[in-house]
Amino acid sequence: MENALSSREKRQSEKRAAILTAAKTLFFEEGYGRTTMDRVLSAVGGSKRTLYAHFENKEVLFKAIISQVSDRVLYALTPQVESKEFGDTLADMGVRYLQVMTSTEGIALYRAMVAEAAHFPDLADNFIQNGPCRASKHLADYLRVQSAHENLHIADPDLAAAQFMGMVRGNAHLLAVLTAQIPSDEEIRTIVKAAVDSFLRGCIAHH
Amino acid sequence: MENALSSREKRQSEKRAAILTAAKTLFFEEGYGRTTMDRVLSAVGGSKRTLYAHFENKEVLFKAIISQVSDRVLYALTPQVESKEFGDTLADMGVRYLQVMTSTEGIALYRAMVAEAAHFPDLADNFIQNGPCRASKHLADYLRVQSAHENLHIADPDLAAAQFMGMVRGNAHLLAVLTAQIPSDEEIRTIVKAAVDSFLRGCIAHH
DNA sequence: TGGTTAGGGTACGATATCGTACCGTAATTG
DNA sequence: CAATTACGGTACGATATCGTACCCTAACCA
Repeated sequence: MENALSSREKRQSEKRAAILTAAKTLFFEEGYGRTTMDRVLSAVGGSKRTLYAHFENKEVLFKAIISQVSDRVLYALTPQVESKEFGDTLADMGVRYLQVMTSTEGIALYRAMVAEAAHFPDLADNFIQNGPCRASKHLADYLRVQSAHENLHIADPDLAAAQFMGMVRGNAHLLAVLTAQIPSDEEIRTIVKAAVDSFLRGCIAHH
Repeated sequence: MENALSSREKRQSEKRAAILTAAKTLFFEEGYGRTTMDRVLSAVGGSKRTLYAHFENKEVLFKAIISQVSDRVLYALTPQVESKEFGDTLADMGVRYLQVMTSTEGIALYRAMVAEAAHFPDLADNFIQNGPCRASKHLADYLRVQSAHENLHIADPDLAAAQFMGMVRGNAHLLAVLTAQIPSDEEIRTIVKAAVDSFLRGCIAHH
């Protein structure tokens, strides 16, 4: 029963969660610099004593938010390795990837990382390692396996994976990041389908 | 002789330029929020009166810097339309594009845009329109022309252009933006060459 | 039931930053 | 040469922000 939360502990964790969600909105909408602890406070309600009891200072609060969102969002990048056809698997990975990268939280996270990478290098490293690079490596591993089984010639799986992910991002990610125009699921499927087609033609050139 | 600068005007424009270059370094290294006018001042030397005589306030100074750098950097994206072979032209455009996008100033500009897009939407619009989107459109136009002349079947030149640019950016741009690891010219050429190869195979599938 | 704990409300100190004001100097121009 | 102009130095006002301190209430636990 060690997981049973006492009433106190429950209260505490709820407060902590409330602070995190309120602060997350502010940090993502206004950025680190323009978000003030006083505004966080008025958003979540309560006293400064409580806020600083949960989070030592502004940086700690920011890091906690980024870590939380990063873990949750990047977890969604983990590909489902079902035994499908090559092209379908590619498409699934592409759709999943682009959906995450252009989701509201994905964009907010990316923006925060780009903006604050220089001042929070550990967060940026974690993001890129567990985010785009991990997805790319998963794909590369899959390509390595497939290029042994199937009649594919993929000279450099890592580079091929980066190419595919790049095609999938295309201009959609740029646009989403810079103008907040997030693509619909329809658009995502169209983009990914085209990327898969091009990729397959590029790979199976010499069968 | 209307372009002849008087001594006064020359002095003035030199001071303005000095402020811009000094402030540019700070804004790009520290970001908008963490850059203070006092630090700009101590970097460029001189008095506040002079600083504010040239730039009404911090936002105006920031916009002036971004506009200046944006114009200069994005101008380098203009493709040289020499009459080369299809693949060579693609490679030239790709190398030029990736070099600009991963140059020190290109990265700094991109970071600033992503970080401040929400608060300076006009700057972000200008950046994306005259930057990545313009390069993509140039390529699309070129593809349209070529697909009429050569034996190419490019169903959607705009999408194909976005795919090519995406492949060229690949992971290199992500890495450069998030960890300041800028690729060497060698790496750039390798990446672009691979992208061109894949692109050609993807396009000339059904000759 | 009495003690402990989480939290609320608010005032406050220290600092920092934006932008202005004031005064003096050097250079340029008519 | 006198007047205008750009500039340098610095003090200052207004505001804002981080984080702390103090006092009080309500919930919870033994």
